[in-house]
Amino acid sequence: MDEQGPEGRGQRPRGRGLHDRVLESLGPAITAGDYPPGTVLRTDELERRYDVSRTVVREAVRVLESMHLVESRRRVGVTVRPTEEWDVFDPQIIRWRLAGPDRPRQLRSLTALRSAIEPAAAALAAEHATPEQCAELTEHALNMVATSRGQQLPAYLVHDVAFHRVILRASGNEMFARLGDVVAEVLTGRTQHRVMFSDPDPEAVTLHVRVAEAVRAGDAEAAERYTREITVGALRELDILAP
Amino acid sequence: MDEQGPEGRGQRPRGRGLHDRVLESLGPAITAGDYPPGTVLRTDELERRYDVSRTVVREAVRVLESMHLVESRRRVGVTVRPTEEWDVFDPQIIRWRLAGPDRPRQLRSLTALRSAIEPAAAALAAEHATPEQCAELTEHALNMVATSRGQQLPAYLVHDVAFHRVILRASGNEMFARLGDVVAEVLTGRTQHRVMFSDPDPEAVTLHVRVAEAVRAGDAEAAERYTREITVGALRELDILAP
DNA sequence: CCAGCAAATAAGTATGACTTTTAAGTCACG
DNA sequence: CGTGACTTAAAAGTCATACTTATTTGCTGG
Repeated sequence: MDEQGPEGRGQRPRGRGLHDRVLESLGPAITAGDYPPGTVLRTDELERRYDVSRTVVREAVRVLESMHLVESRRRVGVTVRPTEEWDVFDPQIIRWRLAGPDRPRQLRSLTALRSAIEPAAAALAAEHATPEQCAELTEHALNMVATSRGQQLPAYLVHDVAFHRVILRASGNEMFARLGDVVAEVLTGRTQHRVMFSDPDPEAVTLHVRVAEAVRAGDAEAAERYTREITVGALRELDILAP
Repeated sequence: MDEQGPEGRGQRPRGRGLHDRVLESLGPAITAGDYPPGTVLRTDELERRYDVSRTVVREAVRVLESMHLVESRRRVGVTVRPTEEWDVFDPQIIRWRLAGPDRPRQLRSLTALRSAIEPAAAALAAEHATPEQCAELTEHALNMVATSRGQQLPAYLVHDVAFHRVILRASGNEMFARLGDVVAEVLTGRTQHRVMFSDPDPEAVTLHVRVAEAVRAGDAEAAERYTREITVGALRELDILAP
């Protein structure tokens, strides 16, 4: 191909590692559907394509394989697996799909997920939240009120995200807590699609305050109910729920 | 150490690959807490421990790293990351933890998760289920009724698991659908801890029939409510919910 | 005491030789 | 023709080694 001097290989790595570079190229390509399920990739082909050694390709393939994105078989090659088998909860896959053409569909899935989880998390938070977490919660809620009017959407978003993170963390359930990033992504994504001039729904803002109060009071039932009202709004926006 | 002849390395692989063997040993060990967060593993140490080459160790480490179980840094080694950073939704990690001393805690987390998801899934299923799926649902529900008395717990479990799988799949949400394995694991785990002579709660059985009816009728509200009653029972069993 | 340089260390990468699995093709026999 | 056993070859899997690069540690001189 192209000679590039005695140094051997071209452009310097730059990233954390070569395998990451391959992964960050192959992963998005597969999840975007550039290589439909059934497509067979051969490692030596990938070596040439990315101009890296077998070592690097194999490491990337191993990771892809652990996500059930591909399957590597002898005498066959690296086969892209059917979509239904992918580890759709893998944060990396979520990230790749959010960055690709599947973004709308992914956002809908994630919204449905968060709408199911958050009310339950709020109920648990009402029973497990520490005083510090309660304080954080009310603080964020008040800040949401303060930034809810006058085109301060970016600032509002920061507190909105923080609020929901605290709820999830305070639930005491490690799996719920892990969904903080997902919720952040959904909330941010929603804001981007909204007209930047429209302020947040005042009722939604009030609901956040109510949730904070309920959690502080240890009222699980109320915390769950108010949170559900918040998430129902999110579902309606995407027509997931019948009006 | 121990000489093993001119062949070079000992016992034949047997598994799908050497890296898997390493993974299936290291993963459980880390998730079980044998190597607490902060522990540093050096690759050449692992090479010797498992009697495999650098290549194999690195591939296993890459996978562990993609799960955020460890972090590999130059001049430092492979460090076990704090528990909060683990990808607790990774099916493999879930499996490892269910097989280890963390099993009870893991089952509680998963039960809370499923209790949050399934009612929402049932509501969506009522709107999206195909006639075939409705048929499957009623069939499994009827089979549950049939096997609910007279120490037929294993048979009952099969239909119970199948029932919940159909609900999750019929929701039309790929992420919900992916939780089928988790629910299966929780249901199975619950049965194991139960006295094998006690038949399932008759009310729970009835609720499954009601859910099937509601889904068939397209009544999302009812499907959600009945499913919630089922999962609330599961929560109470583990004292996650206040009585 | 600190800046900056030097050395040591462990992971990262490349490469070539070899092994193992297995799909696919071949051939003899019914 | 079909069928089953045998052969072949293709591709991943593994290993050993040489070399590169980043980063910590610590030393050294201002």
